[in-house]
Amino acid sequence: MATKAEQRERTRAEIVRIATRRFAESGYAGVALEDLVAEAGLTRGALYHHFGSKQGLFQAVVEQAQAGVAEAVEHAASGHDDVLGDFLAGCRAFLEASLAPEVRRILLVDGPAVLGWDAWRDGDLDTSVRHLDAGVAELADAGVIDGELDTVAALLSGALNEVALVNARAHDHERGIDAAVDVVRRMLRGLAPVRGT
Amino acid sequence: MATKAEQRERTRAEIVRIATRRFAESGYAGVALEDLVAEAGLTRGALYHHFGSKQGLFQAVVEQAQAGVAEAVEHAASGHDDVLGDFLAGCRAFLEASLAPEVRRILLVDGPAVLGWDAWRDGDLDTSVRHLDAGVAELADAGVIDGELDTVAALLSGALNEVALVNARAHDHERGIDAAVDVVRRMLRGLAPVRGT
DNA sequence: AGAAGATACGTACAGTCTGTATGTATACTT
DNA sequence: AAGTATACATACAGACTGTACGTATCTTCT
Repeated sequence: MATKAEQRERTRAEIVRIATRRFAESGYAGVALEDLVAEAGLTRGALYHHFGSKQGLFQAVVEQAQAGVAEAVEHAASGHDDVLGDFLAGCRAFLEASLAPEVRRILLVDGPAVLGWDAWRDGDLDTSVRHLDAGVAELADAGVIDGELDTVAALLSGALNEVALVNARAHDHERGIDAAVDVVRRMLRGLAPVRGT
Repeated sequence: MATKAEQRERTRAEIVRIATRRFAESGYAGVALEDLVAEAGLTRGALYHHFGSKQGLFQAVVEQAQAGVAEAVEHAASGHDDVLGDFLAGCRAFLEASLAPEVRRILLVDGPAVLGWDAWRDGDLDTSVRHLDAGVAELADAGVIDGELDTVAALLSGALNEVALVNARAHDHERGIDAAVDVVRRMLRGLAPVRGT
């Protein structure tokens, strides 16, 4: 048949795939594990063997979704010749990625509530924040902005998260993203160092 | 003894009071209703009579907490002679209020996850957003900012929420709030209308 | 003032769901 | 080829929400 490692990865991937959709559709609390594994032709035994708990499964789902977003953002936020261009492209990529329901529900809404906000921030779960921290630091290094960088990063992170959620309900998503990126650009202009320090 | 209406309000208030603390401490999912009502010397019968469901109780808790924050913000965001001063004072009041654990956990983390983000936004639950919308509109009317006001409001709302959560873990909360309000002020400066339109 | 109804609970029970303990078959190791 | 580890299935225990129903107290209407 198949090697054990193959089987393991196949099963894990399948469960994570189904779980991602279910969690996005019904939310963490609204998903019954029995249902979930039935769709894969398995029982809860398999799930508990691989993931240990419902939270363990959720965390695996989160990590995969985060990786997807991170990749898209990193890819977008490079190749421009200016730091600000990179940064804004990263913001745009994040907002594009957040159009997917699994990103919004799982990463933006349920994630911090299920795993706890502190764990969410401390662990490697909220990688978006890390990338944003780095981006803000680069902006500061390049002299585009100055100020309390931690605060700036937190404000921008929350701002992007919220606008991602709001924009998902808009009629024209692209227009909403354009508008958001534009407002971010203007906001950053307000953070420009005052000349003559 | 007591009139029926009095008894009703007493019981409801007591349950909501205890529930607020419990939800803030353990999160929505971590609270067992049996435990909760036992602290009030009641049984779950009383709870289901008054609130109908666990979500119903949570919603009552949310509404009371929201009312408290809204009052603080409204009170702070008035009396200044300039619109921008009002607005920033409101932001500051929101951040001060968010130092209370029940505001953070219940209103910022669990609320949208438990009641669903859409219901949260649609209903009268996220009143902070409404106040912020109004504040942004006033800023625009006064000529302090211009642009896509919905987008600006969403960005600011998320920004304040996130910074409230981050700042709660800082050593010096007041300094964190000062820094955040200052960054918001500068960001708004970036949204100032360009002269000569 | 007394009867009829509404209200504020308590009690008991059913259903659902997570988690764990254990069994079994198949792949891997030596 | 025998033993071990692994990938599951099965069965069971425990916790929790929600509901149906009973009861006592207050309210209202005549």
